[in-house]
Amino acid sequence: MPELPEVETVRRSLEPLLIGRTIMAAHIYYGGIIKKPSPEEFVNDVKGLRIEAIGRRGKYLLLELGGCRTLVIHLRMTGQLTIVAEELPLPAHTHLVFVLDDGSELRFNDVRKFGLVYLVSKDCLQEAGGLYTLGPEPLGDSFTEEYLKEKLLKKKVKLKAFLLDQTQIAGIGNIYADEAMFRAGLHPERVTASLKTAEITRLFQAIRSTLQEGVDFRGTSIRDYVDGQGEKGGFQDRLKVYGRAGKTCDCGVVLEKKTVAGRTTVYCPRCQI
DNA sequence: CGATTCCCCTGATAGC
DNA sequence: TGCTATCAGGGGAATC
Repeated sequence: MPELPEVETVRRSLEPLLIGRTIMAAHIYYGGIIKKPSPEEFVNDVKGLRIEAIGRRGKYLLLELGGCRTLVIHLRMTGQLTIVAEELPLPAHTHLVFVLDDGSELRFNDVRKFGLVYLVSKDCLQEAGGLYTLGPEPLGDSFTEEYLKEKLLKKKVKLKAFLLDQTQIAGIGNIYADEAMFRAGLHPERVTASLKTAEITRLFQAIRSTLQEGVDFRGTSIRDYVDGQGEKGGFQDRLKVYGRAGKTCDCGVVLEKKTVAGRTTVYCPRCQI
């Protein structure tokens, strides 16, 4: 479940190996993940372009190519983007391969086929799905406590739903939403407009610290997640609630599981009020 | 406006 | 042993 910390870790791990490489060819094995343009145009258009930079916005990876083109990639749940030597065999579920000019390949592997790939002009990023409507980067300067407070108070949704809404804040998914709410001591079903100033301050700090630690520990590897060089992350050992339903909280109480906003949610009924 | 459901897909797991 | 039902989950769309 690549969320902001995982996608950022992929970005950083790919960067030194990809910058300056030229895409010699692209091979599509499952066209369903290519959303724009058609598979034929995609293969034709991407050929010969140089990879100039790798950025990230929320959970989207942005490969800036020559010719003012941008390759927009979303890993969704089980997507993996890795660089390997071209002679290594293709594993199952490899849907897209970019042959590079140094004997390596950039491969997109995705068991569930939920991943998304767009090739668009640099000045037409709005053509790439939800990329255009993303809220601010939670680890960036535009995400402030004032912004968070304003958005929370004007809505009456459950806190969990708010945190998962990519148009409010970019990059938070199920893992980091649950962990941030635990750190803030807030119940996932709290109505956003009811939050007090002190609670919002705690939430703001919790969102920042949880995501920053996620990045520092190179992401959470529960099942499929690996970085661009196939390495697992380390944050899974630091999870306090996610995936721990039925186990005990540090306070001694058993952690509960409940579906909130359509997602499995784990929380401590004592620590999170 | 907000909540819920469906859908895309396949592997793991539980139940029979 | 082998089958089938269920679940997980990002996020957009449709529905209530």
